[in-house]
Amino acid sequence: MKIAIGLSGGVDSSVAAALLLEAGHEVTGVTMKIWRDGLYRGGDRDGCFGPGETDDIRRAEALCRQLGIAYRVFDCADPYESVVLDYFRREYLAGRTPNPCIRCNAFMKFGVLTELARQSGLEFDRLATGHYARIRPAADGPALYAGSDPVRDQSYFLHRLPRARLAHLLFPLGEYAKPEVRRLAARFGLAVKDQPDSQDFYSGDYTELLHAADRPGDIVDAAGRVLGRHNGFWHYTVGQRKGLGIASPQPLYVIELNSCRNEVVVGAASDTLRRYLRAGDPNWLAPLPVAGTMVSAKVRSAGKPLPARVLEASEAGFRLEFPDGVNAPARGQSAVLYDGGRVLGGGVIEEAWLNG
RNA sequence: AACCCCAUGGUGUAAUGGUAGCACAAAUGAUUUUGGUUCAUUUAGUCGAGGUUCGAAUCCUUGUGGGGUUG
Repeated sequence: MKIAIGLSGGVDSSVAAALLLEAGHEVTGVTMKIWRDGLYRGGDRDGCFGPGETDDIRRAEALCRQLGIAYRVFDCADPYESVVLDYFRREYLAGRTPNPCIRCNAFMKFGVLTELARQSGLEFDRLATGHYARIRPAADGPALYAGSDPVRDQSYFLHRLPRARLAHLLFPLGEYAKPEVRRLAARFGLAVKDQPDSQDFYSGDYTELLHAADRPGDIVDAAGRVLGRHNGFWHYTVGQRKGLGIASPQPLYVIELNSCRNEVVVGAASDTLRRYLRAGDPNWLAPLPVAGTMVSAKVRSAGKPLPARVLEASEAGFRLEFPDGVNAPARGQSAVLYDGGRVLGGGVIEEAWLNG
């Protein structure tokens, strides 16, 4: 089979490419170029969006040379600016917390990149990536499943892919655990076998991307008492503990961003607890769950899925009840629903509250 | 003006003559393909000056800075 594999220059996508080749496929490496020098400062860390991209591409190129496969780089900087960065700015400045990776996966890696590759004349039957997730057949068609290693599972980031795309994807690492992938990298003799794991969204301070002048305001408690000052609510996110600079008997957490009043509202850890949430702009990868169904839900990529009851689900959104509660769901983040290991779909959190 | 109370890391507090401890904050690291969370480590203090004592955050004198009562 002809396969295009998205390469990041990291261990995971490299091993995925080697596995596909070993399985006898005809493989071509592809990479999105999204960084533009001069427009942003970047930083020292490793990140998807940052000046380190040049090195990432060099490593991916070297990998393809070693494997003896073709390699293509596609300039996606313009669409990335409008699809990811504009969204990122808009959300933060509206007092919400965006998830750029979800957006990037849905519209860039599995959207723009695929189209540009096809337009360039590259022929392939499947697009593959090094994500820890699985595509498996279900009664209603191909379905997205969590990776078999619950620690590394990345299905949360993939829930927004168009359902029709699932049939054309491959995730070669879906059955592996990270240590196994590292061993495979060594076995394949890949130069990237000792590359560090983590890869942030942005290599610098994310607030640099917002182009927002500081706007000082109050940090208040639920009763409205002023406890401290901030330089712009977009420097914070619901559930955040560090960086408030306020000494108190108990650690304080952000419980709300009030963009209208330019206030950051803080409280005790217990004040972040919510029992209900409403999500909009859903993407469904399975038949709509029936009201009353118990599912597992994740409101952030890390952390275990929580039991949740679907109160209502439609093409417009859904509402959930968490019998055991959920800590600090943030507006703008995604709630993703699972039935066992299967991703049913997800949506963007609009609102969360404690008492029905 | 007189009298009383108080003064301990950046903040809030323990330690009634015997190793200055805790919480929060901050910094660093680990974890993590968002933001965050969590975990570990570190930084940092007895208001100044004298005195008593083997030994003072603690007792005495005084200065300084807060708070209160009286007129």
